[in-house]
Amino acid sequence: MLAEIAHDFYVGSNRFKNEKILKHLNVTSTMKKSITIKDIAKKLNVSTATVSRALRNSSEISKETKLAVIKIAKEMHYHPNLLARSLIKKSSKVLGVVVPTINRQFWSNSISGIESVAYKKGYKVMIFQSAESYQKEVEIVEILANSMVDGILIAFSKETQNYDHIEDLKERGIPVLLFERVCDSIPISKVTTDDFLGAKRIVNHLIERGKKRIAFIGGPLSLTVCMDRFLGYKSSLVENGIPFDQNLVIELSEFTTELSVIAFKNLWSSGESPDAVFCFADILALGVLAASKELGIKVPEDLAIAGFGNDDITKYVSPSITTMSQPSFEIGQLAAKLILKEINFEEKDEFEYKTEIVKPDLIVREST
Amino acid sequence: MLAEIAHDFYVGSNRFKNEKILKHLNVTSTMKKSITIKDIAKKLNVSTATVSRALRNSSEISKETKLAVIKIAKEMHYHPNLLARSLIKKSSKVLGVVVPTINRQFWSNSISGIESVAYKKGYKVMIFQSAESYQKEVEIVEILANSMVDGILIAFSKETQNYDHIEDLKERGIPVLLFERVCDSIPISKVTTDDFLGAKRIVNHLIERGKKRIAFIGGPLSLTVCMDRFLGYKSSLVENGIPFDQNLVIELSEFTTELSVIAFKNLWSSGESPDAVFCFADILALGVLAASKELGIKVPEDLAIAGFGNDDITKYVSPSITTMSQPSFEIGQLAAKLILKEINFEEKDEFEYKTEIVKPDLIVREST
DNA sequence: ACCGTAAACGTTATCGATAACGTTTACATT
DNA sequence: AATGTAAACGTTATCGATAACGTTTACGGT
Repeated sequence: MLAEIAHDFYVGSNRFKNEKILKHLNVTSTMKKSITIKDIAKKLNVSTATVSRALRNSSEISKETKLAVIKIAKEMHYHPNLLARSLIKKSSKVLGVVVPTINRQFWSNSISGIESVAYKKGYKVMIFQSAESYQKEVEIVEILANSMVDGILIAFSKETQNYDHIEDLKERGIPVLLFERVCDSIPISKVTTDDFLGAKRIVNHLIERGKKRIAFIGGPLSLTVCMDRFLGYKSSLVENGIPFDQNLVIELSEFTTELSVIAFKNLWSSGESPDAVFCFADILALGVLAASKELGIKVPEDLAIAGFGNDDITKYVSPSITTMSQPSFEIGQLAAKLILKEINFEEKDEFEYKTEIVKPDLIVREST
Repeated sequence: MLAEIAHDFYVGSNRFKNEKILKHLNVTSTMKKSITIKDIAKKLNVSTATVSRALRNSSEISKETKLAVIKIAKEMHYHPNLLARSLIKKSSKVLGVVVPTINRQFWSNSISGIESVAYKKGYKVMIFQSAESYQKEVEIVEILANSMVDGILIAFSKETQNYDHIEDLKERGIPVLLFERVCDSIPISKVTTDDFLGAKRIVNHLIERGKKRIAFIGGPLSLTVCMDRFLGYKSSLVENGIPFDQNLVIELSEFTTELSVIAFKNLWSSGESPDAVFCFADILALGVLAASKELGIKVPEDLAIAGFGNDDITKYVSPSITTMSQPSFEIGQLAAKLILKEINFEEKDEFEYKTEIVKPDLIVREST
């Protein structure tokens, strides 16, 4: 009798306490309480460890209790809390990805490549966009690191010239990999395209077509990838005995078709008349093509246009655009495989950073 | 003296224990131990609560200790563990987004819209791709829910016809919002385009151009958005006294340009000769355009082509493609605002679900 | 019958951070 | 001087799950 009263009192008191807590946490009492292994344990009169073992398919448990636990877990609509698990396991089974934007084929494709490998190995992928902002990139990296992701894959924003945030990650023991937009100064896993050779190859092609005044439209040369393609362009000119002309080089502040249109128009009206343009990316080539149409320039007779990346669009515009194809999906796969290898490596100290360089292919179309 | 020995012993014993633990956790001792508030507390001889208060800018702490804590925190390179914080706060300040793919402008743009709003309110955004697979969509939703995200925004995969996973989320008290690819049967927040009206409008436009045999190329009609555009198409025909012909309706299994090319070629060679095609999406219109070129069909004279979505590419192909523009970025913003309102709503029971319907705009170009 | 052993569980500490609550101290009030 | 009060802290419980370790029980070997 007394025990019953005591029990009632306890229950009542406990409910009151819970409501106070809930109120303070800004959670209404209408919110559904989530089921934990404690609830299951209580219902079955076993310990939480037993429940945990049953649900993890441990060997230290009898078949009957395991089945009983699983049955009750289903009945109670139990869902494991991944945060709690990650906290104690010190591993979230998540890869973080930071790209300038997902709004371009190269990036979305490479992300799909990363995902395809990650999923197979039981990892999830968190995607973040830096929007080409250095500050945002740093913020994102901090968030990812503080969220205990197991590894981070980064393609730098166009503004990024300081790599302290990457060094910090290494300092904290978090595996990092750079892809496509990389830097030279840090010993670290990398996956890139052979931009120098790719650029050289396609500019060679322009020269073979008889072009002699070849312009280059690119982005900030502080980006290694931009610089490499620029150097490839320059190298091709030199090797073919064509004088390099700084006036034919345009450094855009943004990678947009609109800006490319404006830049090319300026170049054309300035009296410098190129007979070909090699663009850092297809979306820029698209701008040159659009501008050419407006200006009544015949492509490829009066102006040959070459891009880089082999975006779908280059195939469908008219004239279709000559470009270097990059296996973006495979680049993503490679990157994921490489960082997973680092993550699951035993002696971190002895891990040897590898740089994978993927070869691009020349795709000749109507614009050259 | 004794105390010192005891201390040494304790330290030694402790290190040994730690190494055993580390070994078992499959973490080498070379791994950097991360700094926690405990470490800071120990160094300053204060409690962890004090450290926490100092770092959270609490009022219940003196200025001096606060500054001292912050100083040491910086010196020790402290980084807060977001998982631990989320676990006790029961809120991760993360929004989960599930889309069929990020590889199309509409989706990547709407995600950018979601992000722009979320960031301003202190929320992060986790992006997942279902790859048009129902099973993967369900898995992703489960992962997101189990990761304690504060809300989930979903655009259904093309396969999704069962909505139990959404009902489950509601059951668990997790705010969900559907956008673009929605369903009718669940009371829930939604953001969509006025697809019926949009389709009607652009088909009206084709009819105004004198077209009478207008084909429709779309996706699975189980998708509400597909069905709505189909109904708009049909409605326009009926209102304009044009007989509906089932032979002119193609239901694609995938949203790809390649498939659209094949489908249109089949349609054309089958003897059914449409004088116009209204495509569910721009990438499909692109396929029809490519096929037309191959087949030597004059656009728009012999065949008018209309798309939906106003992807960048529609502006740059030749002839440029008439389409309905969808404010994808704004749709994302709306969706984020709506779900954040639900997340921060006091009495969940009384929250009224809203359905925002965004109007698309007709953009007439050369293809019609 | 005795002991060793291993299966099958319970107990406790832990992950990192924070909320709830208790305690101390200084200072003001009457 | 006695009491009130609030600032500033420490202690403890908690979030949910799991690892480490201790304990019980049954069973086999000798």
